[in-house]
Amino acid sequence: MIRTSASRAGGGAQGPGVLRCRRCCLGPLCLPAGVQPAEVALLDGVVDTRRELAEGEVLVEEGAPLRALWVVRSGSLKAEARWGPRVQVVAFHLPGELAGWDAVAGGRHRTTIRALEPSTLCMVRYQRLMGLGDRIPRLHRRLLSMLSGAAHRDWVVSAVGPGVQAEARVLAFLVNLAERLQAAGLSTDEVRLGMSRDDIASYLGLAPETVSRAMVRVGRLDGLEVRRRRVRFHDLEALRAALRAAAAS
Amino acid sequence: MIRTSASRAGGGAQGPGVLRCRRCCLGPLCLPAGVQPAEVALLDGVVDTRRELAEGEVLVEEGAPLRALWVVRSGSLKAEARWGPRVQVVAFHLPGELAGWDAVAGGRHRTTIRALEPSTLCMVRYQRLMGLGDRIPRLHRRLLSMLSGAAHRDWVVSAVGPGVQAEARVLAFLVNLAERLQAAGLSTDEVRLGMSRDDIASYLGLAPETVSRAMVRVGRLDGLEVRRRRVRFHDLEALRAALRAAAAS
DNA sequence: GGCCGCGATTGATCCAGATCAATCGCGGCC
DNA sequence: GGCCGCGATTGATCTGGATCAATCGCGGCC
Repeated sequence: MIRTSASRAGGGAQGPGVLRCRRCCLGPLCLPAGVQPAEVALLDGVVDTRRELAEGEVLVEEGAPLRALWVVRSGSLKAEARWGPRVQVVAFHLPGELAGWDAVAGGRHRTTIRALEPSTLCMVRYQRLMGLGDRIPRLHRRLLSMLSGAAHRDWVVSAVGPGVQAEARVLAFLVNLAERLQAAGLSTDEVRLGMSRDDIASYLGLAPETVSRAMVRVGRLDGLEVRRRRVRFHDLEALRAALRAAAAS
Repeated sequence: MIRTSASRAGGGAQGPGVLRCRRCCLGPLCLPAGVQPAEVALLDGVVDTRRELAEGEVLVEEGAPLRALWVVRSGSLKAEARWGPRVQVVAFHLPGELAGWDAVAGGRHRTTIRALEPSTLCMVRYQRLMGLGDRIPRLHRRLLSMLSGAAHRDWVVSAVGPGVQAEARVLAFLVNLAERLQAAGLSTDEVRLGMSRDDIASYLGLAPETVSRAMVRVGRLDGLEVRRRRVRFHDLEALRAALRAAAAS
């Protein structure tokens, strides 16, 4: 994504290792939300690493034991599942979102998570988070809420089943993306997609060529411009209306 | 489903309102798992209703505020989402599974949940559960795990994207179903599907006729018999192998 | 600035699955 | 037991999107 919150989060001269949850602008979206300020300081003992990923770098491999969860601070990730030899993108993770939640039940990651572009993450040590949560129940509650939200997001568009026209699915994907970026406080005026057409195609269960054609067509809608990986959302409400209309057909 | 745990759970003369978590055979799959026996008794103050649903009865409507979560004790449910006027089945809930988790973030249910057949549920009052969880951290942990598991289950097959042959998708659905029934301690020798072909079609994003044809074809595989809503799993491992082979193509 | 390579777009053809249209047959009811 | 109705199956046709196949064009590199 072109604009990320990384620059806002750090506050100038701080190096990446120095940032504290207390000062992080993502706080209201993240674990600190609803937690007492005094307790937020304790989170820094849990969120002990600010991890940076290069484009294409793997964060965690399917099957790896659960050691941490992550929150995206800038950039974007994709989660891939293997079905025998076939690999499918099953989720994208955007700034402010929780990644790795599928390992909480079972203790093993069930997807391989990979950076789509240079990205920064907060790594939340799972055992320590649980320990702290036992002392600060609101933290457990907050994690429950984040997990529910993350799961629902990851789930909702991939479930916009087929049966719906390819064009409607691509539009749903874009609208969902814009809503999530806005939820993270990012501008949607000019978005640079971190994911390739292949990634989107895999995620939506379409051929890349079909995604490409659909992108061209939805780009002709009022309120949206698409040129390759650059997307401008001019009128999100109009797009939602177009989506409802498309779903009706 | 033909066999449910209801008969095992109650233990004879008990009426449905009398059953306690302590004696429930679903305990190891449910909230009590990992919670101290003495504390499990407290759960009875939270799980205060044993709800029965008739076939087709709505448990909760999309948009309703979060007041409770549910665990299926017998029978089965479907969760539907609306996309404009289109309604799509986005999840099935089987015995031992958590329903309603998508409301935890946001405080409103995002799907309409409906019984596929006469079903019994445990209703877990959310506020009380949170209150109890604050005192018994293991309960929060357990709920986190259940939520992660439920979300992953609900997500995983609907994400077995298209692009995969219809037959493979139907097979994936059936294998997933069998695995989930086994996880609940139920026999898969003779299963009666609670869901219609239309439900399955909606869930998988296929036409009902396509599901029907695919069912006939997968029913010819060794290790599986399908006749209308009756399914016999003779050799689940063989089916998994067939599924891997199908995914490869 | 010009060259290069990869991802995106565009075009032509083909086919899996949608759609339309009858039956079929199980389960419930009289 | 026989009748009835709905969901499942089966069949015929049609089409949206997959597939195969070139180009295009942006960004990076020399």
